[in-house]
Amino acid sequence: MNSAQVRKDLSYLDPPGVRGVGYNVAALRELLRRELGLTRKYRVAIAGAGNMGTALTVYPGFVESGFEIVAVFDTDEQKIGMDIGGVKVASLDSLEQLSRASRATIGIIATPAEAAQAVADRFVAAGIRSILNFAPAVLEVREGVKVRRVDLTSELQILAYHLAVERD
Amino acid sequence: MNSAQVRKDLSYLDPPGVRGVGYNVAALRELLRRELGLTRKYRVAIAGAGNMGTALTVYPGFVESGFEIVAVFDTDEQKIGMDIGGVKVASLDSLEQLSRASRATIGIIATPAEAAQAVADRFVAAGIRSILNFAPAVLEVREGVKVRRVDLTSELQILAYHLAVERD
DNA sequence: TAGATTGTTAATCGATTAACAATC
DNA sequence: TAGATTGTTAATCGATTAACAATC
Repeated sequence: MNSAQVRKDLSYLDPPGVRGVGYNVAALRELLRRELGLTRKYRVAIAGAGNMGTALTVYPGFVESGFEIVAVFDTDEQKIGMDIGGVKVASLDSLEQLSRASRATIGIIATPAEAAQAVADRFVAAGIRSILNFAPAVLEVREGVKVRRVDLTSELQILAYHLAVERD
Repeated sequence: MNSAQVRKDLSYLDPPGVRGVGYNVAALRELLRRELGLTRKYRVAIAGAGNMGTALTVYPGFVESGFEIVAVFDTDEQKIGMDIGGVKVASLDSLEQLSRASRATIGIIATPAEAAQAVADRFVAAGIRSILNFAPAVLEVREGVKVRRVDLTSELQILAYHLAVERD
């Protein structure tokens, strides 16, 4: 990536630059944050309070970046009512109701693969249009709903590929 | 992606195709698996036995894809000796020794951000050349070492971007 | 031969980069 | 004016795709 590329990309946003002088860095930073949608707060609901769901709930990076975990769901009676990083685990039965009530706009799926599609359907029914899926499953959702999959196996396979290439 | 793209890509691998007939699917599948380095087993060491490290250790997708967790490390005396999915948690002090002894080739960092760089250095010292980093930290490693970062915050930010775009 | 499908060439498309005019 | 740096145009580069020859 060179300076021409940077200038070209920035030029689409009508950046706060002055020829011969430079960019106003603070203003540029704010422009980019605004343009990338990072100036707002987002409320996140997490399905699954296992190790992965718990790790995500207490992940410090989320809060720092304006993401607030507003609900955590699980089916395990033992876990319901437990406090995880300040959030009380709720029954999966209350997913639609509580997701709506807490005005979550992003749903995270940290359930076993078998439950992932049903949870996705319920998130969508609750009005959620952005889903982050950690379960090793490919989800079908209707148009207008955005799903991102964090595919842990693929990550390792990419590293394995590089090891294989090195060896040859 | 269209058929021309697929044929073009496959053509680099001298695929088992016959004009007018088609590809030998089983042979093609094996060619791709071999070419992608997916036919070998890989031994993986995990640093950090918190929620994330535990989730990764018991993640069913890894075993299915030929990745074997051979060591898990933590600093917490309470955790050392504990069994997680058939692996005994070892002291972080033994990282180099045990990583070598277990012939791990991939290291996963699931520690707090503060510890990540030191752990990476020690994985490299133990001969590991591929690292998957879940800590919210950018790692410096010498040439020849491959680091992939799973950036959970970025994943949410990408979803947030799409929400922002929809709204406009 | 007619129909099908791969492998490859050439055309097209889009993204990157070099160059430079427009400024301060 | 000389030096610096942005914004934009045009050239270059590389990737995708259309087209078709080579087969079975």
